[in-house]
This record gives sequence, C-alpha cells and structure tokens, in this order.
Amino acid sequence: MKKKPKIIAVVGPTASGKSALAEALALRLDGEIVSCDSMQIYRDMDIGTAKPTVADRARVPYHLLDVAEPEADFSAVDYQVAAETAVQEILARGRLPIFCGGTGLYLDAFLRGMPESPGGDAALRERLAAEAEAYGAQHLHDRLAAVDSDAAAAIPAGNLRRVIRALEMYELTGVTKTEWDRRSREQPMRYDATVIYLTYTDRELLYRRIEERVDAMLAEGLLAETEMLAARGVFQISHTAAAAIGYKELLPYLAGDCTLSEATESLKQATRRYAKRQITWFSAKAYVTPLVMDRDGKLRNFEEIVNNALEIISNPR
RNA sequence: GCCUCUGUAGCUCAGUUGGUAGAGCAGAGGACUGAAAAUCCUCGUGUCGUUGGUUCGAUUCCGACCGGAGGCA
Repeated sequence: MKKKPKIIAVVGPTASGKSALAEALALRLDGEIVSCDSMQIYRDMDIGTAKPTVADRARVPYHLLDVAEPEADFSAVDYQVAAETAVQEILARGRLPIFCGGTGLYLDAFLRGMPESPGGDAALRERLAAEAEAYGAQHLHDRLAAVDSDAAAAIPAGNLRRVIRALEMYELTGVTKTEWDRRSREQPMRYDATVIYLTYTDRELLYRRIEERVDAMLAEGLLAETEMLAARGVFQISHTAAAAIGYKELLPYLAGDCTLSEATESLKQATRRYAKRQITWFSAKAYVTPLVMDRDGKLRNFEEIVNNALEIISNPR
C-alpha cells in the first residue's frame, strides 16, 4: 500500500495565533500555506478577514486566497477541489502543505472528500423555504421524517437550513442524507494529516486578543472597505461573502442607525461568539492535537510554541 | 418642603387578588458532512431596596427610612 502524503494543519479560533505559527512552520519545514478560511477565499475582502498581507505572502507562498469574487458563492466542495489542486502542486514541488485557518467544515471536506453527493440547488431551496414559510417549519420537518427518520431525529425542526439540505439531497438523488453521510464516512482519509489545534486555558485572554484585533481592523480602514463592498452590492448579491463578520455589523452605522461604538461592540460580540463556536467544533474532533497558547493569563513565548508544534509534527499521535 | 410614580436575575422589565417569581437581552454549554464568519439546540434562586407592623405565612397589604424619576406653590 502506498504511503499517504503528509500534510500539516494549524487550526483554532479567530485571533488565536494560527497565522504566525503557520508561517514559522512553513519557513522551518520548507512548506507552503494553504488557507482554510471561508472568507479569505474572497478577493477585496482583506482587512475584515485578517487576510495575510502582501509582505506576508512575499515570505511564504500562500494558496486559496483571493480565488473568488465576493459576488460569487463558494461551497465546501469548491474548497475541497481547489485545495486538492493546490496540495498536489505543492507536493509536486517536493514541499510540505501547511493548512491554516478556522473553517472546520472546509478542513473536514478536504481531509474526507465529499465528491458525489448532490450540490446545492438554489431553485429547490427556494421552493422548500417557501413551503416552510407557508405551512411552517414543522411541516417540512415532518416531510423529512417520512423519508429519512434518522436525519429528522438529528436535525431540530427549527434548523430550517439543514432540514432543507437534507430534503434537497433526497429529492435530487432519491438517496437519503443519512445514506450519503454513511458513504462519505467510509471514504478512507487520503492524507496523513497532523492537525495542531491552538487552545487557550484563559478564555478572557483570547477575547481580549479578539477585541484588540477588531480595533486594529478599524484603524486600518475597515469602514472604507465595508463601504466599497456595499457600493458594489456584495451584501445584496452574495449569500456567503455577505455573512462575513466585520461588515454586516458596520452597515447599521454607515446607514446612520447606530453609533460607531455600538457597531464596534456588536462586531466584537459577534466575533467572540464565532470563536466559541470554533472552539466547540475543534474540541470535538478526534483528529486534532491541542497546543496550549497561554500560561498565567499571558501568551507563551513564541519560540517555545513553535518548538512544541515541531515536536507534535515529528511525533504524531 | 409637599404630592405622585418607582426600586424584582449582569441589563430592560413582567408577575404574584398574601403561600418566597419569569420573559427578552447579555452570558454559558452543545450540535454541525456541498450557504459554515452560516444555521440551530439547551440552560434563568434572585437578601423581589432596607426596616418595622398586620398575618399561620409578606416580595405582594400598611408605616417609616434610603435610592431614582416626575410634578406642585
């Protein structure tokens, strides 16, 4: 049996320090960085997504930044396909792919692959949403229960989006979501991945870093970036880019409906909540190796963290 | 100074015709397989301002006091 190619991934909540660590690892291990971030995918969304700068990209090659226009929609499978290509190119150069980002679903999609299940069908989704609107979310959930009781049991009726997705999969293929998931789970992992998960023992410290980052983004011109994207109509056209934290919270201020400090506070709050969801996601993953970033309420020495990461890489579990 | 209203969960407030109380927001925990920075689920004991009185029993009624808001010559 052929040996699986080795890859590294650095994951964790926003503002946990992924980028700096990934860069340090890339420099020491002759690596190239593959962004694993659902929003850095988009061109012209730079400040709000904390995208690596031109200077960053001059030090280490980056992939999967700026690969879509903000007006376009992008999905986990689009990511999987693009990441696969990037990784093959990096491996062909004899270098090490280092994933870096906080979009857990995208990393899962890449590691696992989900090639055959049906793609999203906008018209069908709209039809199903209209049905829920007319007859209630429970009605749609009942319909799902009739064809795929396992999925219905796992998805609350209130989670319309996932109820719709499950129905969509069945209506498009005649095969239930439960069955699609089972097939997907059977796929062998295609890579020998070491996934380093950055954690904080002191949640307050992470939250403080988040707040500092938000303030820095505003100082760098986040408002102007938001105005530019709004003028392009991005927030009306796109489903995915419009969901980015950082822009939608500033729109009420730009419309004159709240003060800048209120908008800033809601932006910080949204980011904290997002970080918590990322923590929940990664904490539940069996494939991660945690790396603690702080001690006594302070960030640990960076060299020490890099050395820990190198140890994890050379002695994978 | 007098009168009226008001003081209940971190915040904004309901409520108990007297049997020690519950929503929204905030916060916390969790789920997640083609929108994921999305979407969703679960979690509410707090000297009911303080202190006397009435009562079997008071956060609820009465008095005083202390905050807060408004009004009056």
